[in-house]
Amino acid sequence: MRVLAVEDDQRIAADLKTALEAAGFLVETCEDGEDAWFLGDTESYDLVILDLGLPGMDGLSVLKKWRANGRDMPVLVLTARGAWTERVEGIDAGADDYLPKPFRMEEVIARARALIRRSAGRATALQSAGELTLDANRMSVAIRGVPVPATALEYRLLSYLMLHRERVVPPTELLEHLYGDDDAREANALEAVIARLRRKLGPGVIGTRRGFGYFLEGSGA
Amino acid sequence: MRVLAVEDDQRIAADLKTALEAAGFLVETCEDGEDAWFLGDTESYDLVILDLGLPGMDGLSVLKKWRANGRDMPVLVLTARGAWTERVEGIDAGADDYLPKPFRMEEVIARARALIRRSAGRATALQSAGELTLDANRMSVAIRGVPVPATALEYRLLSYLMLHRERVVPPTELLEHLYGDDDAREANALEAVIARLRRKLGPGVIGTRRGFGYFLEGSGA
DNA sequence: TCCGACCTGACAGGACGCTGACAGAGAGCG
DNA sequence: CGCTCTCTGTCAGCGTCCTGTCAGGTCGGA
Repeated sequence: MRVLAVEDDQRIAADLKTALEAAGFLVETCEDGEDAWFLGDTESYDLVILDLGLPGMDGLSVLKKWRANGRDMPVLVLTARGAWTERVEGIDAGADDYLPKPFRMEEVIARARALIRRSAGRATALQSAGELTLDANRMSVAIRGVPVPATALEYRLLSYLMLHRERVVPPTELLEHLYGDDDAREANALEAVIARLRRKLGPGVIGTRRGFGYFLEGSGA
Repeated sequence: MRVLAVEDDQRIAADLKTALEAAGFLVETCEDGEDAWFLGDTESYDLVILDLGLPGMDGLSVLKKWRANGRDMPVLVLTARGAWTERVEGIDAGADDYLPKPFRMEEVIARARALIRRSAGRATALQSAGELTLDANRMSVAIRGVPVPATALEYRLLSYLMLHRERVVPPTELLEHLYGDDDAREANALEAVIARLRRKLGPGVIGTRRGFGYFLEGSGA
């Protein structure tokens, strides 16, 4: 899961990054409204966390421009305490949720997870496809109920496939969401991760559609 | 849009009903946990607004039981001020959003709209012509509902014919679309692909109009 | 009947994806 | 600070499946 955190206070930004990464997200940060707009418009994120008070371009304007361009990733807005009119404005501008400052990191994590789940139309933290089950709270993986140790990278991969379980996910898209654009890896890195996961999970969990990409077996068709 | 508001404080419940109805929703209210569980489990709502402090059955338990039964309508949870652990619990139990009391009615409306907007969508990318069905999500092909293994190239060919099912597609156009201009193949390459496909799909799926091109049978052409 | 358009089976080269080995980076720890 | 252990990207090699080509065969129209 790839997250963009837009926050000009460097201390808060660093805390966000740490907490989100500990929760298994791939985090990119950005401190400026113009940069944020550009990144959100050109890159593909599963979630954006957006501070409203920004240098460069105001957060609300950034959000409105994204929505006007048809970008529909979930956006979690950070507002100053008590500025509830700002919150309503934010939601009307297309935000999916807001959080008043100061906030607990636990809350950010919980809301981030909820937003990502909801953007896929699912409700609970426990998700399964076939014999595979992911627990977003514990970042744990189980096959037929038996826990399987998985590294952070492996979990990210599985959780992205789970989020898009109804379709075949192209390797380029997986690479982008696992690593981000800045440090691209060779396609083979992905194959290596898949191979290691398959060894752990056994056959019949991760499927390949040659020429198209990967998918979770037993999830619909 | 049909909304269930679960709230034991009658004054708040009335305010909610008024505000939501003014915003164009069809609102039903309920003051008791047991009733709420029954209604949410048997009726179909576009949104549920759920107070956590309830007589009868606790709001969190109601929510969990709904989710356990596979009910996945969006749920907006109302929590006491400052009880952020409760909020995190609520979200983990499957809530899609929460709102701390006291709240402004404008906020409820805005969030209700956002939640319903989010939960919409989700289209299946199925296309069919005659007895042939293509699933753009799974990149899969089925004939009379029976899945047929198809390679990437074969799928691309079928999907192009499907896109232009109302007309006969000339071989030159198919070649161009399948391979691009740069590396052209002999016309026979296309014929080979068609032949392999016909063997898999059986007769009466891909038609030939001698001297003009190919088309999908049973699709008006 | 003749010709060109199209079909088909066989085949080989190659693209694609999988795997095991290896090493560098980083975290944890004494 | 140095050691160890885990994680993970890279590389090389391998097997499998795909697919273009070729050499015929078949069909349809004039």
